[in-house]
Amino acid sequence: MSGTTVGESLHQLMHAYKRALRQAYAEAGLALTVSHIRTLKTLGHQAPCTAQHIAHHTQRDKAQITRLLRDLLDADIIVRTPHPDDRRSQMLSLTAHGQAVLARVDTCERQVHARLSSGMAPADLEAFLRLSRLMISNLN
Amino acid sequence: MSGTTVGESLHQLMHAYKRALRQAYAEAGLALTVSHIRTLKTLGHQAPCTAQHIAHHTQRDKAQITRLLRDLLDADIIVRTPHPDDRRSQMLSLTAHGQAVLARVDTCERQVHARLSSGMAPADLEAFLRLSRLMISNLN
DNA sequence: TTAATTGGTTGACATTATCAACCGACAAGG
DNA sequence: CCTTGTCGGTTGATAATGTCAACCAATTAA
Repeated sequence: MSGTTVGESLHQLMHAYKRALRQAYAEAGLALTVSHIRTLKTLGHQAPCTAQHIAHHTQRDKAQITRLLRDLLDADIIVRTPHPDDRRSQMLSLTAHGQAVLARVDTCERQVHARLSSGMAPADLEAFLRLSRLMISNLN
Repeated sequence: MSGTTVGESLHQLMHAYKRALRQAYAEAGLALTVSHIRTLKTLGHQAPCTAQHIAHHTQRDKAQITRLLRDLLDADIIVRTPHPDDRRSQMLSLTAHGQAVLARVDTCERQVHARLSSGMAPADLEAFLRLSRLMISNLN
C-alpha cells in the first residue's frame, strides 16, 4: 500500500469514504444516496438558493441536480417557492422534515468524520483541506 | 469555495481529477476509460499477477475487474497465461502493444499530475499522500 | 423586436459500483 | 479416496453517478 501514487490514493480514499458514508446512512435508517445527501447538505448551508447555485457550488451537472431535487421534493424534504424577480427561477429551502433529516445526516457525518480523522492533529486536517483546495483550483 | 468541509473537498477534488484524466486521455487519442487505465496501470506495476491481486490492490469488486480485463484482452493490451500451479488462476501481463499504450498513459498522467501539483512543494505532496493513506486505513 | 442568454427540464447513454449466484479447481478432514 | 468448504474467476442484474445534447419559457441585450 505504500507504493501508491496520488491518483491511486485519491481513488481509494474516495471509495472508502463513500462506502463509510453509505454504511452510516443505512445504519441510521436514512434511505438516501450519497448524492441526495450531498445535495441536501449544500441546501442546508446555502438555503434559500436556486438549483443553479447548487450545481455550481457542488460542481455537478445541472441535469443531475434537477433529478436529485425532484426526489427530495417527492420525499417532502425540500420545497420550491417562485423567485420573486425571475419567473424562470425557483428558490429552494428545507421543510421541517428536511431539517430533521439533515440533523440525522449531520450525526452520521460526524461519526464518519471522527473515524476518518482519528489520529490526525487539527493541523493535519487543516493542511489536508488546504492542499485539497489548492489542487482543485489547479485543475479548474 | 472556502467554507467546504473535508467531504465536499474530496468530492470536488475527485471530480476535477477524473475529468482532467479523461480529458488528457481523450486528447492523446486513448479510447479507454479511467477505470480501464487504472487497471492497466496497476498491471504495469504488478505484472505478472492475477485478477484477484488487482482487485485487492485497487480495492474494487472482482466482478468489475473481470469485465475490465476482458476489454483489455479484446484490445490486445494484456494477455493471460495459465498459472503453473493452479488451474483456476491466470497470470496477467502486458503485450508489447500494452506497453506502448501504458507509456502514452504515463505521459498523460505526468501532465495531469504536474498541473495538479503546481505550486506545491514536494513536502506538501508527501504530506498529502501521508494523510490520505492514514485516512484510508482509518476507514478500512 | 429580434437575437442571444439563462434557469430549468428531459432523454439518452456511458461509467462505475454492488451484490448474489454460479463453475471448476483446490485443500483439508474424515 | 470422499465430502465439504474455500478460492479464482465469470456472469447477470441493478443501482448510483456522470455526461451530453436538445429543448422550453423567461429574460436580457443589441
